[in-house]
Amino acid sequence: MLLDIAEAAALLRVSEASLRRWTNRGLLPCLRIGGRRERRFRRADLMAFVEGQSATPTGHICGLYTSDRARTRQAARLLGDGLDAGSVCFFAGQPDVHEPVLAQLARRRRSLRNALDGQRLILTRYADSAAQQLAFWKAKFEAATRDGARSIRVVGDVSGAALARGDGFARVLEYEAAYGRLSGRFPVNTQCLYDARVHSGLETAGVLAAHPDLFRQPVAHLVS
Amino acid sequence: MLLDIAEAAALLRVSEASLRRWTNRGLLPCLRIGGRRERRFRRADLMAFVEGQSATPTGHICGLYTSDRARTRQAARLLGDGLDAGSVCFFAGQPDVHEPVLAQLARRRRSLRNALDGQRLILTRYADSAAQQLAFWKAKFEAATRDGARSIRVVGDVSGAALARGDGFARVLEYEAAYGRLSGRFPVNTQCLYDARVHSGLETAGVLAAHPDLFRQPVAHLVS
DNA sequence: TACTTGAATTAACATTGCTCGTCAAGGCTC
DNA sequence: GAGCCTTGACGAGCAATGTTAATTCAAGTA
Repeated sequence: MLLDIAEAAALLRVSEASLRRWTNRGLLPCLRIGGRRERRFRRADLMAFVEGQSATPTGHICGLYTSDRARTRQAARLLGDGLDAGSVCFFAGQPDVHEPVLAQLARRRRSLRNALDGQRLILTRYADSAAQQLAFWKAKFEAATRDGARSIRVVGDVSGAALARGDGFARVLEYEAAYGRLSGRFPVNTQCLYDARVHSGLETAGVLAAHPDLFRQPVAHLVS
Repeated sequence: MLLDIAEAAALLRVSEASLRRWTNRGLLPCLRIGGRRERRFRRADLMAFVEGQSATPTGHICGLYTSDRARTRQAARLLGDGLDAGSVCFFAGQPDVHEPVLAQLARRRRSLRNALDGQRLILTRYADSAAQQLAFWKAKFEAATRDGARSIRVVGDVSGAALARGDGFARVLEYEAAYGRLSGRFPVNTQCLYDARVHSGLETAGVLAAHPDLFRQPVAHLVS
């Protein structure tokens, strides 16, 4: 049984305008019917939307941010979703980024202290070399799996890593490729965040090519 | 278990009159029963009807190239696929790019001459203003639709356009947004190609954000 | 047979939903 | 408190949809 837009708006207590905006941006699924393309909603989709579980990343994807605030928001949203889903969550980034992310998370969740104490949310910084970092992830993923974690979430602010600072951006891409192979062996959902302000178009293209899970189509058709 | 017209109308939240109109036009399958030819509906047909209407047969995506050869290859592949699919195909780009694309296409297809003569493959260059270019696409899409084209393919080398040359890259993004709205009204598959070598990371991020169809997830979660 | 019922057809007309703008008010964040 | 973004609200224009009514016809019933 489908709901029309008025019923959906009443159910969620929002305006029809908001529903239209959300569906247009792809945040909320909706069916279209008839020549006027009227919106019809499934109850399950609406409930999933309010629970915030509609947009869980899968696999190994990346995100681009254009402001520090956006970085904080993206990271906090992903980690919050992961905690809600019961995943073991990691955030890798410069120490000075930890604080705003934690603050943002704390605003929404009361059990942050528990998550930190219980090692369900782990903040870390990137190692100086790709090899070290990969060894770190491998150890953590194995440990988490051994401890019975059913899913793991990783959010990394790659642009803040020492590896991304120097002139050898190719190393970052090699790291990403290796990370993709590693994480594919565990139930890990990863989003690597990049600062669009500090990278060139070519570097950005390389980043995208290193995250095929992002796209609907084969990445080779999109970036070359 | 078949649904009568009242039940079907309740399921889809539409009036019985609409169901009658749609079935009369052959848009929605229905069974007729008895000497009075009463309508009976299958659940699967009804759901396929809404799903089918909401599935976007059209898309507006972008691609990034890092070399002139890559640009040629991407454009030729897309146009070749479009011709194979029987679409009316457009390539918009600087005149000096037309030739290598045509050459690459000719390598795979013998009927290129026919396609060009028959206006199934049309090469063009970008107009100097966004408004002009949008008017051009609108006219072409309407003409193609009127002439019975069932699908249209557009490939554009946006980085080569005059619009993208100046300092006002924001204009390009506005153009993309407007193009997305326009093309959504026609059965058009579009890929806008960008030169990763000439754009900054910020510009590239803007380009990606302007092409939500590219991604598996809501673009707002990926680029901000 | 005559009558009633319910659905289909056709038509005219009023309503509604969509898109695209714009704009002010209200929450969050800092 | 200042700034930013989202939300809610409104209007125009358009086309499909909803509504109502008259009519026809098959099927069930007295």
